[in-house]
Amino acid sequence: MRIGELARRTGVSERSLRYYETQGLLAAERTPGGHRDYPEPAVDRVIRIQELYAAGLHSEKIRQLLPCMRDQDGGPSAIATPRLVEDLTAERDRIDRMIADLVRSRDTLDEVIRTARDS
Amino acid sequence: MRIGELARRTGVSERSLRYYETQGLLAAERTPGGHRDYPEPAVDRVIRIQELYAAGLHSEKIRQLLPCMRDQDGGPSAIATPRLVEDLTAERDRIDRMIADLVRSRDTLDEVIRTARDS
DNA sequence: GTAGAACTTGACACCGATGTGAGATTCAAG
DNA sequence: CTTGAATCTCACATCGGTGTCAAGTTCTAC
Repeated sequence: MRIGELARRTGVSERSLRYYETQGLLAAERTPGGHRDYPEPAVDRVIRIQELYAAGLHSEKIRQLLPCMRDQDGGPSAIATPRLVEDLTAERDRIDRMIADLVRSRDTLDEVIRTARDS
Repeated sequence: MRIGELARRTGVSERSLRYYETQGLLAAERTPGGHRDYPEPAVDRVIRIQELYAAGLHSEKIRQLLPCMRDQDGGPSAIATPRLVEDLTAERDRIDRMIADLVRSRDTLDEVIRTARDS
C-alpha cells in the first residue's frame, strides 16, 4: 500500500512515516517511479512504533528492539543481547513509574472534576 | 525552607522550582535579602506539579487546576468552571489512553526480556 | 570580619519527533 | 496526451521544560 493509505489506517502522519524510515524502523519497497510501497504488516508495525515512542523510547532503542519482537505472523524474532536486556529493563521500570504517576494524576483530575460536578 | 532543601526533598532541580514560580505555580516568601523561603506544604505541592507535568499537562492548565485541588491539610479549594471541567475531562481521557499505550509497551518489553531470559 | 557555601537574576542551548512549505516528479483516470 | 491527486526530497521551524554558565549578592559559621 502507499504512504497515504498507511497514514490513514494508522493515524500517523506521512511525515512521521518517512521519518521512521530514516531511523531504520520501517522499510518499504519502491515503485519504479520511487514511491513507497508498504506490505500489509506495516500497519501493525507502525502502531507498535508509535506506542513505543509514546512510552518515551528513542529511535535508537526502538530500532534495537524491533527485531526482537515477535511478529504478529509469528515470524522469526531475534534474541536481545544481555546489554539490550539491561537497557530494556531500565526502560520497563521507567514506564512502570510513569504509569504510577499517570494514575495519580488521573485520580487528581477525577477528584477535581467530581467536586465540580457535585457542586 | 530554602530552595536547596526543597530541591533535595522533592528531587526537582532548583532551576525547575524557579521556573514553576514564574509560571505562577509555586509561591514563596522572601527573606530580607531576597532568598526564597518555602512553607512546608510546598513539598507536596511540588510533587503534584511534577506529576502533572509528567502527565503532559502544560503550565497554564496546571495553574488553573491547582487552586481546585484539595489541599493535603484539607484547606479550602476552588471549584472548577465548566470550561475548565471540559478541558480537564479531555486531559483525563488523554491520560487514560496514554496509560493504555504504556501498558502495551510495557508488555512488549516484558515479552522481549522474558524471551531473552528463557533462551 | 571573613571565607565559603548558598542563593539571586538573566541569558543561551538543547532535545527530537513532528509540522509545514516549496518545487519537482509520478501515478492514475479520462 | 492531459490533468489533478498523490508522492517525492529537502530545508527550516516549533515546542517548553530543563541544563548550564556567568556575575553578583546574601547567608552562616568561625
